[in-house]
Amino acid sequence: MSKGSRTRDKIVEAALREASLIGLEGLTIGGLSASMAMSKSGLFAHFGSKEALQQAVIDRLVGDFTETVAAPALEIPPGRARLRAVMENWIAWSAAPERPGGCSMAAAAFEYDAKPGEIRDAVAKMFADWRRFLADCAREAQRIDLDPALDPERLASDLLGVYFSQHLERWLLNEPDAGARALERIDALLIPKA
Amino acid sequence: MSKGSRTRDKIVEAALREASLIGLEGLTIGGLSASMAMSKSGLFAHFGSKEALQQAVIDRLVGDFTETVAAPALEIPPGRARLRAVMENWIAWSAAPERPGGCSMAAAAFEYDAKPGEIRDAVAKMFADWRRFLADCAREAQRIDLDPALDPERLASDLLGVYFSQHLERWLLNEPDAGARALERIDALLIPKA
DNA sequence: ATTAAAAACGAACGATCGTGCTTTTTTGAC
DNA sequence: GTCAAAAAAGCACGATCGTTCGTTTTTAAT
Repeated sequence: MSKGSRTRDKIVEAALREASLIGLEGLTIGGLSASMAMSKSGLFAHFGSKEALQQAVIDRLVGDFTETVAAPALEIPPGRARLRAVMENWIAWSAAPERPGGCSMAAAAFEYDAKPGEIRDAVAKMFADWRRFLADCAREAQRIDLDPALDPERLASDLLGVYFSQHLERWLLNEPDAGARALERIDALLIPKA
Repeated sequence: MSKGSRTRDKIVEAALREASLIGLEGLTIGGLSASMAMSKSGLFAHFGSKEALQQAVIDRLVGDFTETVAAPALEIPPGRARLRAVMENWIAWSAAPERPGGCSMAAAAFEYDAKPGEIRDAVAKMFADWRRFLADCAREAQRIDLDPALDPERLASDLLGVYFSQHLERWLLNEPDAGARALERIDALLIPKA
C-alpha cells in the first residue's frame, strides 16, 4: 500500500472520530488538518472536495459498522441468540471509547433526513440496509426459535427505536445504564417460539 | 406589543422553520436575514449573539410543542386514551407541513448529544422533561385502565423509540405510512388493564 | 544514484461567518 | 407636530470556510 492511501486512511479515521463529536456537516478541512498536524491543501488533495471526504467517511463508517456489529454476530448460529447478539454488539458500539460522541450512524441519519444530496442518499441507503438486515435476521430466527407470530419488519423498526432512545439516554442525558435497560427491552421484544 | 418584539417573533418563527431543514447549528444570521428581506445587523441586534438566537428558537420550539402536542391531549380524561392521544398528536406534529424538515426536537437532540454548552443543556432538559411527561401520563393511566404490570419509565423510553424510528422512516426513507405503522406498535405497547 | 511520479506544502483567492460601530429611519408618547 | 427612544440599516472588521495553483519535498522504481 502506497504512502498516499495510508495517509488517506489516517485522515478518514480522524474525520470519523471528529464527526462523531460535531457531525458530518460540522467537519472542516482546516480543523481536521490542524488536528493531525498536516497542511490544509495536503489533506484536501486526497479528496478534491469536502463532499468526497464526507462520502469517504460514510464508506468507512459502513465498513467499520459491518465489521464490528454484524460480522461477529454471524459467527453465532442463526436464531434468536444471533439477533440478540447483533443488538448487543450495536449497543456496545454505541458506547465504545473510539467513538467519543456516540454512534455516527444515528447522528448522520437525523442530520441528513431533510438535506437532499448525495450524502443524504448514502445515509438513507445505510439505514435502509441496516433495517433490512435486522428484518432478515428476525425472519431467519423465526424458522428456529423466535415466535412466528411476530412481524419481522415491525420488529426491526422496534429494535431501531429501542436503540435510538438508549442512544439519547446515554449521550444526551448521561445515563450510563441506558444500554443495559435497552437490552432488557430487547429481550422482551424477542418473544421465543412457544 | 411593540414592533420590536413583533419582528423578533417573526425572526424566531422563520429560524425555527429553517432549523427544521438544516439544523440549529446550520442556522446563519446572513442566510436568515436574506430569507426575510432584512439586514444582517438589524436582525442580529434583536439577539446580540447567535447562541442567544438559538436559545430563543429552542424556547419557541418548547412552547409550540407543548401547545400542539401535550395541551390538546390534556382535554381528554386521564387514562390509556390520553396517552395514546399524546402520541397521536406527536406523530402528527412530526408530519406537519409547517415543519418542512420534520420534528426539530428529535433533530436537535441528536445534533447536540455530544456538543457541550448551554444549547445542549437546554435540549437535554427539553428531552428529559418530555420523557418525564410521558412516564407521568403512563403512571396516571395505570390507575385507570392501563396494565399496572407495565414499568412506566420503560414504557416512556419505548414510546420515544417508536417515535424516533418512525421519524427516520418518514423523513429519511420517504415512507408516508410510517406514522400509521408506528401507531399500531404504540397500541400494542399500551396494554389495557386485564 | 538517478529520476520521474506522487505527496505534501505555502500562499492566496473570493465568499461567508459572527460581530461591532455609526448613521438613518421609524415608532409611539406627549 | 415634536422629540426622545427604539428599530433597522450600512459598512467594515478579523476569522474561517472550501478551493486553486505553483513549488518543494518525499517516495519508489530503475
